[in-house]
Amino acid sequence: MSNIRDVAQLAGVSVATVSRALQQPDLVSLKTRTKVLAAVKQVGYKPNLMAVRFRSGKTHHLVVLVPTVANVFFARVISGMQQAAHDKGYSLLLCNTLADETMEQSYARMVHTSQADGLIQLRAHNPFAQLEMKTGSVLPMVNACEVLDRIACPTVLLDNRAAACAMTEHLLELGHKRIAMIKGPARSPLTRDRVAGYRDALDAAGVAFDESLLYPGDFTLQSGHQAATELLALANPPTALFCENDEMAIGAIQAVKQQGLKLPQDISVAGFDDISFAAFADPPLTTIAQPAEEFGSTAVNLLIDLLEGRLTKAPKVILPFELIQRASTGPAPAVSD
Amino acid sequence: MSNIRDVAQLAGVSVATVSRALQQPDLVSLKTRTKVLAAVKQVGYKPNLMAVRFRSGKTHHLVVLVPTVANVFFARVISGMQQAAHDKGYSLLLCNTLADETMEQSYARMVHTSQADGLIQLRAHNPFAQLEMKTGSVLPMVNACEVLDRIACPTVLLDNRAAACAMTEHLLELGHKRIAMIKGPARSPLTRDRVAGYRDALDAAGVAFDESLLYPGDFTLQSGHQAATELLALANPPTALFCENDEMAIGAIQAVKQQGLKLPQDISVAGFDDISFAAFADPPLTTIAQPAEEFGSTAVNLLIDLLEGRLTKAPKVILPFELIQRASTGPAPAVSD
DNA sequence: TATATTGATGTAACCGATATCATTTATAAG
DNA sequence: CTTATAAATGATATCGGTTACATCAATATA
Repeated sequence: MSNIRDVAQLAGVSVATVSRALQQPDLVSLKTRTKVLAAVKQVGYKPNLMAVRFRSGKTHHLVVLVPTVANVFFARVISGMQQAAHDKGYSLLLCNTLADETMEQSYARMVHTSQADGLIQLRAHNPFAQLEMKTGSVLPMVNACEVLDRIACPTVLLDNRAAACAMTEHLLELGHKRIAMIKGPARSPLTRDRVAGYRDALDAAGVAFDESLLYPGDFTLQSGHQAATELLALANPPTALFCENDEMAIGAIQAVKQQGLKLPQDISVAGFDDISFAAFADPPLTTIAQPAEEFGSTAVNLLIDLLEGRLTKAPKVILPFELIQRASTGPAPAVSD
Repeated sequence: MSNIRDVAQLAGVSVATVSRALQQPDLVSLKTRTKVLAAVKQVGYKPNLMAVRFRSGKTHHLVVLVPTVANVFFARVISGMQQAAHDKGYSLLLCNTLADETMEQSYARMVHTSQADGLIQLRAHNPFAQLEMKTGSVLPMVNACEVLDRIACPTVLLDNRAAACAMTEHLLELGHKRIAMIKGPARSPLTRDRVAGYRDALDAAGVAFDESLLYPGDFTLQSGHQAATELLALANPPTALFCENDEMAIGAIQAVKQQGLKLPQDISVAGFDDISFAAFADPPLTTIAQPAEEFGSTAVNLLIDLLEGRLTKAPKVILPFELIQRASTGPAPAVSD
């Protein structure tokens, strides 16, 4: 590879002049600038970004911690991140944490070893409090999709409480009284918020909250299937299943059908996220649409703003949701008992 | 951040000794080594990898060009890549090309500007022949999932022809004679191979090939839906739809149902990839299972072998497939005409 | 004891760009 | 025609490690 010295030699100028000709053309006379550019072209010079970044101390890399890229919603978020990062000259270092804390810590350390400038995490159970204290330095971090309570950190999120409330209201309006919620892992703030929204709606409608209708899943198709199977086996089964993501809803739909029930006549199922498969489920899934790509781009832009010193406070950006009504939800069946 | 000089000063040795104590401990006396390690610990020294990599000229970054991360199969492949890369101390720079050639070129250039050591591409329509010639240097590249005919390049792939043949045979054995294929974009080698396998099976069974039963899609749910709708509108419609991926198959299933047809009694639908949603389709989808994660890990390992000079020839690794028979395929309906 | 050999450590060049400071050249003012 | 000022360019330190080479001490051999 040709370097700046080759160009300087060919153009008959110093390396400083070459650098200036490329970085601050105004400081260089037209004549030399032309010479330099010609030389650059002739030797096919491309600045060694490794060197540039080493010198500047900025890697222009962003670590992205994602629990699992296999999740369709996350895939969309990542897609949005990618686009935004590329537009601003940054690259993404993708890290599939598999929800493993050791792995998360290991990846977060990339920021401290100058492999990346900052970090974005999706669905964080574990804020990097420990890590920060240990090193003493603050980790430039942005949180997406899930709030971190304990740490003031720029965040982009949905009003999960309001969204869950809206969906629950939708089901209540259809006459459902026994609405089960297939939620996420117990400790997740995201799940906590959605459960809160669910309860808000129940309370407002004067429907009693039943702990046994709350079933923890893990956002996979299988877990939705299992949850639905167990909920339907209850002595007094629910007439509606509100799932915290579409994968679980699609899994639940299969379980419901296997029990010989018809959707939405016998039971309603609702999801969350509006992944592409939602519209192709049978019946098509009623769900909450989230602007997934926008989550990604916003998170990236927030992080870049943070890194480049344009952020004074830690903003919380709230993106809008939309309830998409499809055929998987319908009027509650007539009471039989 | 503390640097190697801080450590040297504290330990009362030269920077060279510190470096050696950490890199080649054998060259340093036990006494100094202990002193150095203590100093390292005390100041919390972490080598600046930016500097190390700049000096060595190796970034330990791998560019991954993926047409779209939103594709579930690719997401699994990426997951496998990630794991393998992490295990070997490499990181992935993820690039969502959206099948845009300019974008691909732009990302590929990252290798030439010392941002990455090598590149992996999935489903390449466009080998980087032009780019390579222009720069004169060879781009360390590995191809996954799709063969590149024109360039000798390490590749990990499926025997797509054999797999498509196997699935077609499966449908023929069920008595289907009019088997449509919802394929990928016309110019893709992957599609070409699968179509070849499809024809192999037809020829072997003495079933005439009908050009009108070949319908190009783009691997999305929507395109599967559209393809199926149009194929069913034919004067002499197919009794089986073999789709080149599961997304299109799931889209096709919906279209089929919308026509009032029953699966698999009236028509069979088969997919390719065995994504997680396949088993949760209604009816569950007969498909070809591919070891997606293994594709990813193999690709990464091939690239690292290439980069580290352990590869003399460009190997083609062929991974096994498995036909997963589920309920979406069944005996052909009795001939009515 | 003198010399060869091995082991441990230090000095400094180096990777490729950027940026400070010094220096030269061109222009403006007196 | 000087001198002051601005513009253009060059020489070089710097980022933080690694490594070739030099140096010096300790041990082995003659």
